[in-house]
Amino acid sequence: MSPTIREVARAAGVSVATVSRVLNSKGPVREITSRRVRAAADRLRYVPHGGARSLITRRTNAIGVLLPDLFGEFFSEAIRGIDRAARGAGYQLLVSGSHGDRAQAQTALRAMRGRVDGLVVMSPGVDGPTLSANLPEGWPVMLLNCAVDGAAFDSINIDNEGGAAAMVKHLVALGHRRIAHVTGPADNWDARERLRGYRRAVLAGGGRDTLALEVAGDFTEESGYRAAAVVIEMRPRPTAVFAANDSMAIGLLSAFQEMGVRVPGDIAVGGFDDIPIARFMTPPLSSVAVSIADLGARAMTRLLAALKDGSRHVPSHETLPTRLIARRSSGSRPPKPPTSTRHSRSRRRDS
Amino acid sequence: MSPTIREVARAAGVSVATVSRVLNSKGPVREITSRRVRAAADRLRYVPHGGARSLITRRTNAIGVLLPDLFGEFFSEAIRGIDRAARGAGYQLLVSGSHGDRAQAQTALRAMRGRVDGLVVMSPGVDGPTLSANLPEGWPVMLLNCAVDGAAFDSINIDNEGGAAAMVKHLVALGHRRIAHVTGPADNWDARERLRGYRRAVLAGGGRDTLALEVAGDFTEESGYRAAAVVIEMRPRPTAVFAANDSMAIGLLSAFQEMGVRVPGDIAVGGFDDIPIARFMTPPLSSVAVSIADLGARAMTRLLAALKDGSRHVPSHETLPTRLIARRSSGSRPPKPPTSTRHSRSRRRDS
DNA sequence: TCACAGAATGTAAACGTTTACATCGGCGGA
DNA sequence: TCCGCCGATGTAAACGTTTACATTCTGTGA
Repeated sequence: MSPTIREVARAAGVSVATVSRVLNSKGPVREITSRRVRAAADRLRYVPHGGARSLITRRTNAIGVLLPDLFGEFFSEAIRGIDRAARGAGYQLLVSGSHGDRAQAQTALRAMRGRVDGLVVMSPGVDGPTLSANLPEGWPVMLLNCAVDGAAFDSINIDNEGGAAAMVKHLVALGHRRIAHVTGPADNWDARERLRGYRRAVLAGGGRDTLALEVAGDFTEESGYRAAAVVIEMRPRPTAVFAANDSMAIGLLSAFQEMGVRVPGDIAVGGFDDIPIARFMTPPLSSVAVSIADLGARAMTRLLAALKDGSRHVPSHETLPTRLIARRSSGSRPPKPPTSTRHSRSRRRDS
Repeated sequence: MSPTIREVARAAGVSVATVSRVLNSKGPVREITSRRVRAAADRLRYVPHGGARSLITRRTNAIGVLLPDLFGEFFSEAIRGIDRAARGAGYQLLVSGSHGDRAQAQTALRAMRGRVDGLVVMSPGVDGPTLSANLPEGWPVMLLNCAVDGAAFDSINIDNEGGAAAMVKHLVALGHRRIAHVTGPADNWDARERLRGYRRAVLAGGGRDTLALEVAGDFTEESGYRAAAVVIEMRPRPTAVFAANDSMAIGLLSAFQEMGVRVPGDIAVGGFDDIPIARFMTPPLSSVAVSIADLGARAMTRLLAALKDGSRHVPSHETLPTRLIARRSSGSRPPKPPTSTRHSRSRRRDS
């Protein structure tokens, strides 16, 4: 067993209180005593017991992170950002991933009590009621890219709608008038927001019947591949397609290539997410970039601030801007450095 | 504040011991009492305090994970694998990333005491002595892809040498005799192992002067790009290049394309890691695949086993096999499904 | 020399659990 | 009726810290 503070005290010939004082540099203690204690602690390789300490101090210096079972990039980038901010403030991360159903999320949630000071939740499956039912009340929580259903919790979201609108506007600016859209799953919040952005921008650009130009997809490469056949049969044929994510855009690209349809010559293509592969496609894929790491870092920063405020904290909602990355697939010839439009940060008002 | 077990006891009109017994289904308790207690706990939304509990049970049901500051894929895949295995056994993960120097790793290490039952360490910067100096002795630790310097700790590594050798053999089998190598950083363990594999396989394939065919790189795309110029000037000119990782191989590809050197027509190219982008390159890049997620899962599984064995556990070392993924860049026309060679699992004997 | 202030240190309670042990009550067998 | 057993429950100690409070020093000014 590892040595306890008591053994250090005995070895140094002082009381446990003094050892505690020395190790936390709190309260007055003579230089000579301090040295004796430190020496003893080093000799015994003493390391304080975090659990015991947090039991009485009521602080754990840890933040719980609830994540869905996501694919590569998103998952890792989010954690990286969160970790960066947490580490800077001396906090550790208790991570819990892959929550398929509500029950799993619930047990994970409960296991966090007494181990963390706050929570970052990024689980589309978890709704407000579930959350507040399983959370010790008054816990600081930051919702990440979830469909929030009220003002009860702090939240931070990606500006999906604005990003989608920006991509459509970009296509309109290049002269496109008939712009098709491959949607994401209907029950996915991001997908719905992107659809809204698409519709808004198309209508603003002079379009009328967006419905006839929408093809249902499900965020997979295959669904993008299949959507290509539908799009190409539309009459009059669209001159551009905006896919709700890059995977589907990649599916489009390979389908078009097989069909002998040239991109962007015959039809322009745009995606969303700017996954790393995007710039390596042929032609390089235009997309909308989201800095997931920044999203995570920002969430953690705000959570830590909320932690400081304590009970006087009032929850707020924030949306993170996106960047339009114009590459060859949309038909523009990007100057170097690549065109990048920055949207102004905006606050969301409703749900 | 959240309710404690004491308040539940009072609400149910029983003692704390009984509440504990009910909630842990331990010891005899009457059905009627049990129901009363459960009702009270639900009503008060009682959630046990993990820290307090682990203080006395001496189990935290959490595993600490020490990671270096790695790029996307590796980081996330490793965590995903680790998390998968941990979750299955009901364990949580205390993650701590980005440890540049030894001091950072040390503080992270110390903060884990009393919070975790074991450790998975994947920090090339952390060596054996540092580790054992900061670890409560007798702690279960699993070293992941580190240069282990003894038999003191459990470890699990990627078969870098075997994978590199397999790639070279593959090129030899395609008829190549002059195979150049772009190395990784000299102080990187993976890079050194891959170099060893390259040398061994080249010599085994009838080659003699490997030294003249080695170009120094540093795992970055740029260094691969620069290496292309060196390789192309070698006389007689190599017919194949094996880069120690995919990033450098991608650098090679773009340089060759700019030079008008055809791949694989004029020169074959192979990489290592099989990053997701590899199959999207033109031509698709042949590589050596490592299942990082499996690496992580395997590590966690073994750690949990070690945890069970307790003091009667004897550390062992293991290397994880790699898979050769032959794509067009090496000149083979992969049949479908793509050629994949599985190496037999081997145990390492030394260091 | 003495009182006293203030610095240095010690004592013990508290944090929220689990669990060994003590207690209590009811029941069956003698 | 009494004894002993066993199931159900309560009591209190323990886990390893921090910290309010009590106590003991040390030095200073009168």
